[in-house]
Amino acid sequence: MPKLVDHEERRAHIIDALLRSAARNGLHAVTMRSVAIEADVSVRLVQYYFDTKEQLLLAAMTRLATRMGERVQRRVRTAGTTADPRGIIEAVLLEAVPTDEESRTFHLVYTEYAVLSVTDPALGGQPFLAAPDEMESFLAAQLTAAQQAGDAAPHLDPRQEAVVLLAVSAGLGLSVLLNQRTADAATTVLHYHLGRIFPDRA
Amino acid sequence: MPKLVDHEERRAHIIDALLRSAARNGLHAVTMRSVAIEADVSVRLVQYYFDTKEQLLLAAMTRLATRMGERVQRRVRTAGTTADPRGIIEAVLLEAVPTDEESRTFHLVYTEYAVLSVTDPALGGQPFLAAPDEMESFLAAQLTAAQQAGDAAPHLDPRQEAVVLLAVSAGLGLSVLLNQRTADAATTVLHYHLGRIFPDRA
DNA sequence: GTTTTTATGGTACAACCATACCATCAAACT
DNA sequence: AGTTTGATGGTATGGTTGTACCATAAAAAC
Repeated sequence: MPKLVDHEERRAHIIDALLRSAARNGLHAVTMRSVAIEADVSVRLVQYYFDTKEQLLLAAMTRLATRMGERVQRRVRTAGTTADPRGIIEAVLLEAVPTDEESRTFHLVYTEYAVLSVTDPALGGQPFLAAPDEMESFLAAQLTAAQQAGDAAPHLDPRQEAVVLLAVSAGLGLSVLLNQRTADAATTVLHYHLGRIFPDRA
Repeated sequence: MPKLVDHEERRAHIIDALLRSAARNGLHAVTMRSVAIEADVSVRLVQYYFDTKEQLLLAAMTRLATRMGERVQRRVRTAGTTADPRGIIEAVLLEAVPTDEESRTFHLVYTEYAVLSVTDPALGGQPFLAAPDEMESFLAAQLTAAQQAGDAAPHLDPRQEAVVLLAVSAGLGLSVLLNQRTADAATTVLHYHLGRIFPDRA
C-alpha cells in the first residue's frame, strides 16, 4: 500500500474543511462535494474516511463540542493565573461573545449545529447537554467561593445566579451573531451585570 | 374563471403548511413538495401563489415576525389589565419560554429562521433587527416607571437591565428549545431574576 | 516475487429538487 | 355568445446530491 497515512490527521483535515465550508455558506449548504473541494481532496476520499455524510456531520459536531470545551478551559487557565473568582467567571462568559472573525464563525456553526440537532434525529444532540450542565456547576461553585471571600453579594442564590449568567451570555452571544448588537455592546452589558453581583468595595 | 379565490387566504394557508412542515422536520428539510403535500394542494399551486421557493420562504419569515409581534402584544394586553410594570415585564419575557407544543414549534422555527438568515443572503434578516430594538426601549420604559413607583430598585440602569432581561429570556428560551432545561425550570429562574430587580416590600 | 492490503481517482446512478412549460375548465366580461 | 382571464393539474427538464461501483498504483506481508 502507499504512503500509509495517519487516519486521524486526515479526518481532522476533512472535518476542518467542513467547518470552514459551513462557516462560509451555512451548515445547511454543506455537501460532500463542497467539503471535498474545500479540503482539496476527491469526493471519494471523503467517503473513504467517513463512509456517509451523516457520519461526517456527526464527527464534525463532536469535534466542535470538544473545541468548545478547550476554548473555555483555555480562558479559565489564562484568567486563573491572576485567579479571583470574578475574573474567572467573566473570562468564561466572555467566550460566548464573538469578537474576532474566527470566534464569530466558530460560534455561528456551533449554534447552527445546536439548532439542527433539535429536528434532526440522526444528530441526537447529546454533546450540547453535558457541557452546559458542567458549566452551571462550575459557575455556581465560583460564586459560592466569591461569597465566602466576601466579594459577591451574600444573599444571592449561587445556583440560580449561575443559570442566569449562562443565559445572559448565551443570549448576548446570539444577539451578536444575529447582528443585533456589536460585540462591544454585549461586553459592556455583561460587565454591568457582573457589577450587580460583585459590588464594588471602596 | 372559476371560484375567484381570496389570494391572501390561500397564501396564508400555504404559509401555515410550510411552518407546520418546518416545525416537524426542520426548516432545512422544507421543500416545495413537502409544503404542497402539507397544504393538500398541487406543487403547481404553490408556484402559482409564490413564484419561487425563495419568495415563499421570505413570506413565511415575514408572517412569523408578524405573529411574534402579535404574541407579545397579546401578552402585554392580557397582563396590562391588571397593570403593574413588573407583571407586564414578566408576561413579555415569559413569551420566549415555550411551554406547550404550539409555542415550542413556533419558537423553534423562529430560531431556525433567525440563524439561517445570518448565512443566507436572500433572507437579509431585517425582521429580526427592528423588533428586539423596540422591545428594549419598551422594557426600559417599564423599568423606569417601576422605579418611579418605588417598585424597582432605584440604583439600576433601566437600559442595561432591559438588555439583560432580553438576553436572559432569549438564553433561557433557547436552552428550553435545546432540551437543556424544562420550561418550568426556566420560568423559575426568570422569576428569581425578576425578584432581584423588584425587591419585596414587606 | 507473488499476493494481499490500503489509499486513492473517476465515474455512474438513482433520487430528488426547483422550476418551466403545456393544457384545461369555468367564471366574468363584452 | 364569444372571448378573455384567473385558477388549477400534470408533466418535462436540467441540475444537484449522496452513494455505489470499478479501477489502479504502491507498499507491506509472506
